[in-house]
Amino acid sequence: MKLPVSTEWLLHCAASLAQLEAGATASAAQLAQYFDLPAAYLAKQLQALVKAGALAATTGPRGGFRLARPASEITLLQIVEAVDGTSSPYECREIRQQGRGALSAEECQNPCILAEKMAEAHEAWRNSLAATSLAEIIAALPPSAPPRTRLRLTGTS
Amino acid sequence: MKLPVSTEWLLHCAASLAQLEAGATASAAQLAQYFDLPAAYLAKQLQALVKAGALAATTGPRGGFRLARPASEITLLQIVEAVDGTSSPYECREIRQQGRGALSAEECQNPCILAEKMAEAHEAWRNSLAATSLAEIIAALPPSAPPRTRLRLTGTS
DNA sequence: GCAGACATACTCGGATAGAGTGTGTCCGAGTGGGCTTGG
DNA sequence: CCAAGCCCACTCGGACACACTCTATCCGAGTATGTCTGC
Repeated sequence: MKLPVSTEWLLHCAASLAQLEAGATASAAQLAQYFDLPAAYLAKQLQALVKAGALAATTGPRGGFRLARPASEITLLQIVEAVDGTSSPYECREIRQQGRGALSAEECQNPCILAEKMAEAHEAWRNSLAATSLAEIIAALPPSAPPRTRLRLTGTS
Repeated sequence: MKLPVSTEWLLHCAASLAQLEAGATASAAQLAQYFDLPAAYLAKQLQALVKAGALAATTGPRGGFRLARPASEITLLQIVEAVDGTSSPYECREIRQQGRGALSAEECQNPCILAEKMAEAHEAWRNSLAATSLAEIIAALPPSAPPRTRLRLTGTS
């Protein structure tokens, strides 16, 4: 079970975008320079966040990415699931219905207990991530961070 | 983020072994037939559970696998981590220290908030899985299940 | 001085190659049981 | 009839190919800007 490396990239990118002034944008190239990441691949992953509705992209000069919604309404879960998908890491393939010990269809009307327990664990993980928004992440940073980020990321204080 | 397919296999195998009488064993070939799985690969994965201390293996005729400890002391977490490893799915590579926006070493003495939040979510997942033991899984099955499993798995009622 | 049209440079978006991990398979070492044989 | 020794079949354990996803890269379509020209 392993999350893509780009998960960390996008979490940090989203947190940085949340520190910009309302309406301001940062391009994929700027974000890549800010974290020393491969620009082309980062741009591809940022598209995933756009499709998920977390970011908005504008093309053309002075364009780039910005948050599509207030930072308080974007949770860590939305970002993570935009990158990695929403499917559960445990996929029940109903092996209890196969082989010599196969159970009849009647006995399988109630779902497999093991699958239920794994789903519960996944829900606990999701709830934990959904409990934190980008706004809370920003609030935990020192007050000097946002101006510094704006300066080094976009060049405008 | 995806768990190996063998995770489901080993959860069901462990649950089946827990239904055997104390001291009884089932071979990898029997378990593979019982669930219609590739025997060789299943055997390889069962070794992981032996190394993790969840199962015990005996060689030679009439040998096979059995639980290494009482079913009440084997949690789902131990099985899952034996297959997939204990490392967190989110690996913080400290990109905040790289690139144009690199923070100084002093500012990074306290760990990255994003990494902390991701670690919290992973702990929530682990706690959820650690809360359920194999004994509780067996207890949730209908009373007719254990004899049936013993019969179809090992041939002995 | 002003408005409109144009060329431009910058942006995102999708389609295309390469590496690492999980998946599947095979064969060899070790061991307990069952048979044979001798007493 | 009993016991000891031997052979064997069955078990696990580790070493070897294949496939799929993540990683990385490139080039093309589209657009807001800035400039130039004509009125």
